[in-house]
Amino acid sequence: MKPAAIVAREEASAAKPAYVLEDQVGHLLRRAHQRHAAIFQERIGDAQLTPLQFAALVKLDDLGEVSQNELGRRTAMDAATMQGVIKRLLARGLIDRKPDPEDRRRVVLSLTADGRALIAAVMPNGRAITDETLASLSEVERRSFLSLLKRLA
Amino acid sequence: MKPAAIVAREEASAAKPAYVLEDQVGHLLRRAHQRHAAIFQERIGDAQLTPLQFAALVKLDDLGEVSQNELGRRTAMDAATMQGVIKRLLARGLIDRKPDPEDRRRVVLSLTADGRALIAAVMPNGRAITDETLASLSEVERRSFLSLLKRLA
DNA sequence: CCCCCATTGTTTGTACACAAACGATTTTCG
DNA sequence: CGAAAATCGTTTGTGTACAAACAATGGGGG
Repeated sequence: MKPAAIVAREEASAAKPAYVLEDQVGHLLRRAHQRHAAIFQERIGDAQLTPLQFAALVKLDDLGEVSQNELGRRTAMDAATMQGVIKRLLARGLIDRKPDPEDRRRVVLSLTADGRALIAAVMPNGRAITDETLASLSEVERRSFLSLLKRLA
Repeated sequence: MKPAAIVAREEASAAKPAYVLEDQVGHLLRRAHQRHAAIFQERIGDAQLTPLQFAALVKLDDLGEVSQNELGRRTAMDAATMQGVIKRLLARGLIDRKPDPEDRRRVVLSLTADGRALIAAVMPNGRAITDETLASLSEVERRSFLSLLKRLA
């Protein structure tokens, strides 16, 4: 005969049809994101540069000049988060800020020479980070995973 | 003839073989995680309960009694983060804390009756959140996605 | 033309996330 | 046994993340 504790546990799992934390999308997304952030920090090659700061620089490099809110939308950051990111990039002299002459609410952002140099230098590391994050998947699996992930995001 | 700005842009994209932010795993993981968090907040049914707090309660329900660090490992939170989560759950009277008689460094955590009641009440919502997060994928795609995601995390 | 409404950027407050350093224990191993 | 190493929980500091409220500006529609 089984000990009471075991019986109780089995009854419990029978009553609750098993909500296994480790199998939930949310938990897995969080852990995968954590792991990526760790790889990023280790490999980006600039100890101060965070994923969001990198994303902002990349987008700024693509777009040339944008307003702060527009850059936020393009990088999926809300206005309050953008505040902090921009403040730190300004403090490091990687971006420029000037008022928009056509809309006095707006501020126009652009890369400085330092910003352009930094983004050019670390871009290859960005690719390496993506590769290492996906290292456990085959080429076919990567494509499949990314396409599914894109549909979730 | 094309304007100089267009030519410059084309040369730029030729020189940099396209690092498209929107296609990077890190960015997609971050956005998917954001979306999940939004769905969680909207659907969990308790405005104060966060994903991490929910995870801690679920694990505590599974395990019965655990030390704080052990619970952190089981839910993928570091000790400093656990601090805050535990503090808030204690403040709401959802968990109990007592010293471990066998190891005076440790603190033993467990659910209170309120904690057990809350977790039982919101568990179905947890399932609904998982479903809604994956709503854009077919059954086969979900299984495939989760299995790949698990290998990344 | 002017009032209503939307947008832009800022601030405040709460909650993760983690590095680093800390005192108090417990374990390990020479 | 006793010193070194590991573990436990805490604190501090920096950086996302987002809600909510705000002042300033811009764009219509009546």
